[in-house]
This record gives sequence, structure tokens and C-alpha cells, in this order.
Amino acid sequence: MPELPEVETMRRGILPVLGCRIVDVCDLPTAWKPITITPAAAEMRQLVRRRRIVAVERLGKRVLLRLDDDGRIVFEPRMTGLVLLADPPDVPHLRWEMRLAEGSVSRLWYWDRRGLGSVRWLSAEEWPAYVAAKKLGPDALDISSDEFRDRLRQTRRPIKVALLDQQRVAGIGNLYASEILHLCQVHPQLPAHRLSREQWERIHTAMREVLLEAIRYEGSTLSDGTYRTALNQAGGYQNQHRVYDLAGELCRSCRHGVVQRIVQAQRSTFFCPQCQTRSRKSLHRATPGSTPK
DNA sequence: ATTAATGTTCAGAA
DNA sequence: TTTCTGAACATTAA
Repeated sequence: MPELPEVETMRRGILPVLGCRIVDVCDLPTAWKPITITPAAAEMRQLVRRRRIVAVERLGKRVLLRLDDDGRIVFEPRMTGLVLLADPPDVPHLRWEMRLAEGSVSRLWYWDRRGLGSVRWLSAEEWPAYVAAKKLGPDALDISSDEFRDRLRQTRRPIKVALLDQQRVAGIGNLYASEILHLCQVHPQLPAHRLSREQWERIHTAMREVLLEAIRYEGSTLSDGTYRTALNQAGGYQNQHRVYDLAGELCRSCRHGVVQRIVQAQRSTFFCPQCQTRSRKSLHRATPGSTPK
């Protein structure tokens, strides 16, 4: 479940590898099916040994190490992957190791409990082709309001489902989609192609606010505790959630509605039926007594 | 003790 | 073309 804020926190957490030289990389043996690591160990080793790490980047939910030959090592954590500099949660789920020199850290690990994630090396030429093949959209923190609207309004799917489409905008996952729509008071079931310009503006603003605030708190560590920072610390944004996993609780914004859980595209959506209106009209801020029942 | 729920992406079906 | 479903996987709660 690492989404943009969690992956950005990983990126920032491993910044100490900037400028380091790669000594070696190796797959770590695990009791279960190996994760996707390409190219295979021997070839990967040849390709990255002695290369220097010149940038630590992120696109959507992926972390990238750019090397001095413009090749890239790409981590895609999917559900339970972590990029770590120290103190792995356990040893059995360590999947891959990089040894480093000429800097302040000597090891970087990829850890993945469920093993759905991957580690890849892509040449300078392969990287843009990879992004094109995946049809990855612009990063949620880079996209302009106009492009955001242009890309998202071209579907009849519910806005909540559209926000999860990484080909339209990259980085939003199930948790933050609910939080974003709650902040801007847009009903999650509204078809994307029917939203007003004003609503698009509000969603774009809320998207930036929620993601940036979640990064400030170093992401959300849910009750399963899987997500950790690069130094194996829990994030803090789970305590700031307004609707996610809070079904049945009184809405913290309007103090009127009860948070609902519905299912859209086989995923949980949480929202407040009182303040997330189905109307396209602009917001009339809830005034005391104006909304009986 | 078996079953359901969890969450991201992709292949394949409707 | 677009949208929907199921599989991949491991762990925990019911």
C-alpha cells in the first residue's frame, strides 16, 4: 500500500546514498517464490558495479536510483515493498542487497513481505520506453490543474476510481483517493466526465494539500504495520485520516455526518455523505442549523 | 479451522 | 474502446 507519500518518504530516507559508488548487488535467498528482479543477478551485477549514484528520484509509486551512466535502478514496492538503509523489520523477507562505498552508508536493501514488488535495472534508453509502455501519467505533485482536468475528465467512471488510474495521474492509491475527495467535498461516485471546472480546481488543490501533508508526516502506517520509513520507523499520517478506515465515526469536518464505507471497483471507499455533496454547485460552507437531520 | 479482507497491477473477458 | 473480473501473494481477523 505504499502510495505517493510513502514512496516519497522512502526516496527522502535513502538520500544518503547520493554520491555513493555501487560495490556490488545481490539477490538474497528467501524461503518462498523469488520476486521479480531484472536483469538476472549476474547481469545486473555487471551493469551496476562501480557506477556512482547521481540522483534519487521518484515517479508515482516508484523510487529510482539514477547512475552516472544514466542507467536507472527502479524499485516498485507495490503492496508491501520497502527500500531500507537500516534495521529491516525481519530478515526472511529481505529480497535484495546493494553494497556501497565512498559515502555515509554502506548498504541498501529491498524488503518485501508479500513479494509482489520488483527491482529492475533499465538503461538510459530503456527508461522512457518503460514509462511509455506502462503509459504512466504525470506525477500527482507535478501535474498542472489544467492537465489534471484534461486527463481525468475523459472517463465516465466514478471520480474515486479515476483517481486510482496510474495512466491518468501517477501516485494516488486507495487511501489517499478517499482523503482527497473528502477534503474538497466531492462525492466519490460522481462520474468524472460530469464534474464542473470548479470541482476540478478543488480536487487538484486538495490532492496537493493531502499528499504534501502526508509527506510531512512521513506517510501512513496502517494497523498491519507493514509500511516503514527507510530507517524502519512508522509514519504518522494515519492519525490525521479524516475518513479512511473510519466507517461509522462522526465526520471530523462537519460533525454531522457519519462516515460511510462503500465498495467501488472492488475497493473500499470512505466518505461523509453530509459534506461530500453530489451537486456540481459551489460549496456552501455548512452553517450551524442550516442542515437539519 | 477454514474463510474473508486487504491493496496494486495486469491479463483477459465482457 | 471501455469497463470489469480474477490472479498474483502473505498475513491477520473473524
